[in-house]
Amino acid sequence: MQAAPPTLQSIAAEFGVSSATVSNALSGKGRVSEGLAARIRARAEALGYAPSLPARALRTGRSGVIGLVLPDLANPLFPKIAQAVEAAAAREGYGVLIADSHGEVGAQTAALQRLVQRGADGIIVVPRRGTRVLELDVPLAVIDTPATPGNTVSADHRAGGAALAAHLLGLGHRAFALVGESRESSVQRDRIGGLRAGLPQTARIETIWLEEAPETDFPALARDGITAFAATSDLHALRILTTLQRAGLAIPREASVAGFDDLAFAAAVTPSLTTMAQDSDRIAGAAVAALMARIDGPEPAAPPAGTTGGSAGGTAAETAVPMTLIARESTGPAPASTRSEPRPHPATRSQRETTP
Amino acid sequence: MQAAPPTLQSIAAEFGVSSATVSNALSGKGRVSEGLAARIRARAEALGYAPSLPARALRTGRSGVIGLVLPDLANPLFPKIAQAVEAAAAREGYGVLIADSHGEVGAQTAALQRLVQRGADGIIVVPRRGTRVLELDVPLAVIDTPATPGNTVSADHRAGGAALAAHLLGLGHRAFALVGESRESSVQRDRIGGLRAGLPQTARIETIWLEEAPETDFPALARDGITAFAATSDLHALRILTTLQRAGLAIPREASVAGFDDLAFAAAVTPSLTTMAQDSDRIAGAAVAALMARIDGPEPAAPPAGTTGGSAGGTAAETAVPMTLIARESTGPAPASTRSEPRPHPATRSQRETTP
DNA sequence: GAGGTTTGCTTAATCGTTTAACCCGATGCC
DNA sequence: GGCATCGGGTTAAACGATTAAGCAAACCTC
Repeated sequence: MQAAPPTLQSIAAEFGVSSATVSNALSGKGRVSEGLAARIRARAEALGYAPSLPARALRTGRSGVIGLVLPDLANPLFPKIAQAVEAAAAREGYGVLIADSHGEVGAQTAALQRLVQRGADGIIVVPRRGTRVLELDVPLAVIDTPATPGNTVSADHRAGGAALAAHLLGLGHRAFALVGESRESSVQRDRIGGLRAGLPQTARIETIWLEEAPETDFPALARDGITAFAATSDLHALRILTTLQRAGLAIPREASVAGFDDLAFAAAVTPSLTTMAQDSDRIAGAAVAALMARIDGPEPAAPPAGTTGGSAGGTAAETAVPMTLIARESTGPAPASTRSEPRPHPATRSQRETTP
Repeated sequence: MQAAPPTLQSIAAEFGVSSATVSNALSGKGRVSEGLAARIRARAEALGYAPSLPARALRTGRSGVIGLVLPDLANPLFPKIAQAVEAAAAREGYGVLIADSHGEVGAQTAALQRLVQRGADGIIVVPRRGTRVLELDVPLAVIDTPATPGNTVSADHRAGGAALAAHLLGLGHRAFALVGESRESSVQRDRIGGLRAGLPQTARIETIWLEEAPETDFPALARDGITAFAATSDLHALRILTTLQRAGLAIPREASVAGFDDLAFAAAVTPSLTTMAQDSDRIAGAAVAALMARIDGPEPAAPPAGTTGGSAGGTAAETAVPMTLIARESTGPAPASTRSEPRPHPATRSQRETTP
């Protein structure tokens, strides 16, 4: 039903000029008299002219689209990242093509290739934990942890962990349970490592990997003297919070609970969850910016040798974005009893601090 | 670094034939001798030939991409939908371009136009509550509620509500709080409507819209005799659950709580959350299928008049996908006390049943 | 063996944009 | 006044795939 959309040719015909002139007028590149250029721009505007992206892509080899590969779209952290990436990309005039790797390495590779074939100008990857992203002939930005080789930008999980530790310490806590899911995840390792690094030698620390100890009895830990629970994800923090609550413990009076990422529900629970949030906007912005830089400048001061392995590509862009503590109701002063009279296990510290 | 990717021309040159022949051989369309065709296919395979999507798009007008517009990427339901859409689209060889409308109508329209400009062959829209999606010259599939005009496919929220009501009724509950966020959302209206329709005239029903009564005191309601809380979203169910729990009520012994959508945390809380799940895969599959049908068959038995307004386009595709009850620990038998001796407010039924 | 049909491929146009190369008239310079 | 320069355009060649139309040889048919 719609009339054919305006093209360079159709506009050119109206003015009796060639399509090249119209192209130049709109892009401001060639030499066109100012008067004519102005009239052409006005007319194009009025017509609602929009260049055909496929045609442009064909000619220039740039599709104006970047890919976003995520380990698992169902991961509740994803929406924030996706939203931030989409916004940042849109600001640069780019579209965002999504791909889900379903947490499988094979699918991750396949997804990358599909995106490349679709002509993505660059790809942002949040790798599945422990995965190394293969090298491609497309600019890549990796969001993982500062420690990962090839990482482009990410939250400073380690510093975030340390900051959360400081928060709990400041509230008087001296016995901690640090709860993660999987040791394989470098993000989780960093968070736990940061927490541990932020706690003094004298603190009691139990580290629990849920993957290995899924049946952990949190109320028992609390009864055993643990007063602060820090989980690497709000999801686990929520589990701990509700489990303790159901066992009759008052949060935060009898125990404090904190998580990471400020997931959607963190503010909705009662008591609301204290959490370390990543600045998704800044991270996404940096990832997109890094991509843009690599797309525009082909070789970023080409690494002399071994393009494959290196942690090269060190753009001046920031690499570790600080995290922000969002102190809510689930953390509070350590119970007085524990403060004054430490329990039987004064130094069960399972592992010593591991700062490099 | 990478050698130029293979094109039809480069393959044609290898065989000393024209690019048209190669195209025909690969697509199986024109007339090519079987022997040559087989050799060409083999060679293309070996070379990892992939057609240039932009070029194809330019020629055919089909980009092989569909757009997905969501009201708010930060909405926790989004991941499931996005994941399902992505999978369904990938199965059909389509890519998915995302766009966030930030809940604003203006942004929603702008996002749609950006997608159209990008050459999306079709667009799936989950409209912001209460929004009517404007007509475009691009196939559209709308996921909202069966009641919305123009809706393509969605969960049967009303029947889901009724089924949840039946579940609670079966557990012996007779006094309910139905909790929604906003009356403007047709999804929420349907869910609440379904719940109400599934409850008998004799039941006590309190309907609460959180937007209007954000400070609702749920423990007070429970003390007042309400034994079952059904919220239109797991997010609110979680809020209710934790609030009651903190107030010292044992869930589900003293009160049952249920939600909708089976969000990521529903299984993680203690007690785990009973919820009505939508079958995102089926919904997304149907939406994608509807899009494909409209893309391939230009006019679906063209509606004689008023292409704009109608609830036309009635493809044979299913429109209301049944929801599934996921009974977990947060719902249980109504407390005996309430069962035998109803509380002081036996008939505070705020509104009567409203089945059409 | 002449006419018609297949078969198997080629030619060439087309999608809409970008961009290098060229062209012509008007100036500017010494 | 001869020659380079510049401003304001035009031409034409891409980009890579698709597809209608064309064309020569081979095959069939009676």
